[in-house]
Amino acid sequence: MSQTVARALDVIGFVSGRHRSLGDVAEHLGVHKSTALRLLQTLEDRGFVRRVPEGRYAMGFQLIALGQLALDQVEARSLAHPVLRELAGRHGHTVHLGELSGEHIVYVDKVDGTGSVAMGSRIGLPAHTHTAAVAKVVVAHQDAETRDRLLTTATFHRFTGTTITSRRELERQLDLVRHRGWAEDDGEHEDYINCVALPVFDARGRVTHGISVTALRAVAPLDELRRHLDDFRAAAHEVSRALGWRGEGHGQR
Amino acid sequence: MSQTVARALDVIGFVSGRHRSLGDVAEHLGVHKSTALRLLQTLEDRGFVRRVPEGRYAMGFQLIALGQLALDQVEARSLAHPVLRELAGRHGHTVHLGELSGEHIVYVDKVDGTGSVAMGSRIGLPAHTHTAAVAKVVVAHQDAETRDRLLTTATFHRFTGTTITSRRELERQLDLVRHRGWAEDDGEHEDYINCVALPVFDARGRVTHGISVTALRAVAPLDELRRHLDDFRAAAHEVSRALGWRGEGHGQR
DNA sequence: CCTCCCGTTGCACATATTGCAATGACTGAT
DNA sequence: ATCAGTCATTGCAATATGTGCAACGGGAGG
Repeated sequence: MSQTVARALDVIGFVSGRHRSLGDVAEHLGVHKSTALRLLQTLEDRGFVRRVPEGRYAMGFQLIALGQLALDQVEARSLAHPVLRELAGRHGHTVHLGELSGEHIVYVDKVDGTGSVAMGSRIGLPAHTHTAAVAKVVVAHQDAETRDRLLTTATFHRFTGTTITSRRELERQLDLVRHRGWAEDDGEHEDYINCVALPVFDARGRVTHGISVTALRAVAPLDELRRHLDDFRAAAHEVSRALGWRGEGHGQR
Repeated sequence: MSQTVARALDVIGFVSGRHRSLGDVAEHLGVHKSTALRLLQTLEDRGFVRRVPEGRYAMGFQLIALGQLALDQVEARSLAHPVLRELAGRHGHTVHLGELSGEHIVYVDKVDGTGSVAMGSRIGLPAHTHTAAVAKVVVAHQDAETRDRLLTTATFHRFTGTTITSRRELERQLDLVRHRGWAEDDGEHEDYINCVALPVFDARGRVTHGISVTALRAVAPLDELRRHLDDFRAAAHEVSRALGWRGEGHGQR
């Protein structure tokens, strides 16, 4: 691991909050101002930070360009997007695509619903392993070793009265998800939002992605979402086929 | 400048092309594989690169999240966006917002036209100083020192028969732009695309942004775009007012 | 089964990073 | 207009970190 590189990347994150002075950055990193300045000079030279007129540091435009290239590199996203758009259009709810990467399930696509309230989830960020339906459906369909690794990132932080706060309970839930074939978020992160998620299979029958349908409880409570599970599952299968899946019974555990 | 940080950032750019092996990265950087591995480990740890199943390295999801935060930090973009959307809707053409940053004018917003052909410009990337109308309009409205600095990044690469390929000619064009108040791209980058751009003023009457309207020549030749200059100028003034401009005659050169 | 290549790690050493002192510029107060 | 304080910046010596090398394990292909 490279300490100097880690510091520089830390700076990028630090200026993402709001514009920062050289002194702010030095203080944040715990280094001398001359050290912080050299890191900033390199980041600025490569476009990862920029200087705004009053001299403080902001996020650089190269991040915008790289962010879009990173999105383009997510193959599943472009294959799935038409299906997500259609599903969101048909039901009026927000639809997400999550992808298993490392120890997290990351939102890689999101199509907003037709309502005026936008969901707070962000593409590029990981979903909460213990609350997000899209994360639970992917974790539930992993082998024991992978499931174990993914659960180590779960914080079990309580957000609402229905948040799962123990590993034992989460594992019981995951077994249930595995058997019935879909996951739910019953107001576990925000108590006015619920959600169902379906697994997406790849060419080898593995689950590396999930699709979720999210709605305000006031607009569509969980029972209402459950009523459309067949349609959601069909959409998830359509995405699965786009990823090379050949249907149930082929190489599926 | 930090050599180690520069290398790490170089790696990010390198994997943005396509997925790369450890050996590829080491060769690209000209370092030992163990050195490349440590850089990659740090980048992976912070989410700037990720490992795909066959072991190669791809862009990390953190770049997606940071790219969106970087967009959010561009204040002018959110202020201007409604005006750009309306202008694109009214005319059916692609509209860009460019911002002066360092030695470049960078695309910070883009609203696609109604046609089925999408323009290749990318948010976060700099516009070509010698061909892009949005760049020329901003450069034309700078003081001599700033203009000189901006022109040092011009490559004068010939793209088409109408590309400006000398600094002397570009400066003549910029003087013309300064006097008549708008810039044009007469098929200078792609011979089937043309474009006009108007200056956007800030609270002190300076031009740090530009708005451009771009169309396929077959759909709307330059004469057609010129016919709507009053409307385009009104939109640019609307964005200017959103940025604090108080109209002609106030602190304007 | 063997060979080759890839990814990885521990360690000694070379070098790049670091902090310090000094400097210049800018801002605010008098 | 001047002075004091703060911020950003640079040159340089010291040192902490990054680097390459050797060795190793695993996997793939012949």
